[in-house]
Amino acid sequence: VSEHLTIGQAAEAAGVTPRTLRYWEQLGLLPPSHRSSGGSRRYGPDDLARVERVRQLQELLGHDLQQIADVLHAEDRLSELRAAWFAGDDRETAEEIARRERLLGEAVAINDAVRAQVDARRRALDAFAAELEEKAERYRAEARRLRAARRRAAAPTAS
Amino acid sequence: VSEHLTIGQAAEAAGVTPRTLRYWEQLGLLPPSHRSSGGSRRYGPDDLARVERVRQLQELLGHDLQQIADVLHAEDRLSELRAAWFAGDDRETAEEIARRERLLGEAVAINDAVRAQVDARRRALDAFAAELEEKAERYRAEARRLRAARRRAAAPTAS
DNA sequence: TTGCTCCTCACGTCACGTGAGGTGGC
DNA sequence: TTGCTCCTCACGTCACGTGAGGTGGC
Repeated sequence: VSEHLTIGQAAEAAGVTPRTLRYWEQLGLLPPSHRSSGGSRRYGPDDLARVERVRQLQELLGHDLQQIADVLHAEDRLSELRAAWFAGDDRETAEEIARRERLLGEAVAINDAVRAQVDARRRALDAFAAELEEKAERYRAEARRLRAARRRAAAPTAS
Repeated sequence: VSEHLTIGQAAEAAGVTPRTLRYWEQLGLLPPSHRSSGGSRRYGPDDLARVERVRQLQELLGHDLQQIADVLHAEDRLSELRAAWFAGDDRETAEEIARRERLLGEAVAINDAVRAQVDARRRALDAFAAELEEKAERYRAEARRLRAARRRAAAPTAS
C-alpha cells in the first residue's frame, strides 16, 4: 500500500513497457528512487513525473535520449541547488549567488529553447490540419457527385 | 533545366538524406517517377509532395512506415480512380458507382482518423506548453529573488 | 506449492547512418 | 582529365521488442 510502484505498474501508468524503463535506467536517464529488499525496482511519484517528461520530449518534440538527458540534467542540477537552499545552506556570498544565477540561466535557456520547439511543432500541426481539412472538403464534394450519379443511375427514365 | 531533381537535390529540398529516399523506395513507399539514361533517380514535383506527406505522418504523428504505406496506398487507389474518371472512363453503372463510393469511403475514414490524431497531438502540445510556461514563471520568480540577494550582498552596510 | 511478476543476458528489428568500391555527367 | 554526385552492397547504431532461463513475494 506504498506510494511506490513496481516496474510493471509504473510502466502501465506511464504508457511504456518495463523494457523501456530498464533501458532508460541503463542510460542513466531514470534511476528508480528505490529497490525492494529482493532487488526489484520501485518507482515513486517523482519517478513517474520524470517518465512523463521524457515521453513529452521524445514523442512530441522528437528528441533523442541524449538530448533529453541534457535537458533533465540541467534541471536536476537546479533542483539540487534548490534543495541545498531549503536545507538552510544559503550563505549569500557573491560567488554563491553568481553560481546560482549561472545555473538558473542555463535552465531558463533550455526552457526557452524547448518552448520555441513546441511553438514550431504547433505551427506545423496547424498547417497539416489545414491541408487535411482541404482534402476532407474535396472528399465531401466528390461524395455529393457520386450521390447525384447514383440517383441518375436509379432513375434512367428521367433522361 | 528540367523539373526533375537528382536524389541529392530532392533530399536537400525535402530535408532528408539520399539514404532515406533510397530506403523508402526499397519499401515501395516512394518510387521515383523517372530514371536518367545512366540509371540515376529523378524526382518530380509529385514525388516531392509525397516526401512531404511521409515526413508529416512520420515526424508529426509518429507513424511507422508500414502505417504510412497504408495511408498513401488508399489515397493512391483513389487518384487512380479519379484519373480513369477524367480519362472519360465514366460509365455510370450502379456497380461502378458503388465501387467508387467504397474507395472514397475508405479515404474519408483514413482522413478522419488522421485528423483526430492531429487534434490529439495539438491538445498534448498545448498541455506541454502550459507546463513549460508555469516552469518559466517559477524561473522568473527565482531570478527576482537572486537579484534581491545580489543587492543585499553588494550593500551589506544596510543591515 | 502454484502463479505471476520480477531479474539479467542476449539476439532481433526498424529506420536509417556511414563508409567501401566503383560508375556517370558537366 | 578532374571533381562531384550518383550507384549498390553491407556493416553499424539507436531505441527498444522479444524470448531464454532463473529468482522472489502474496
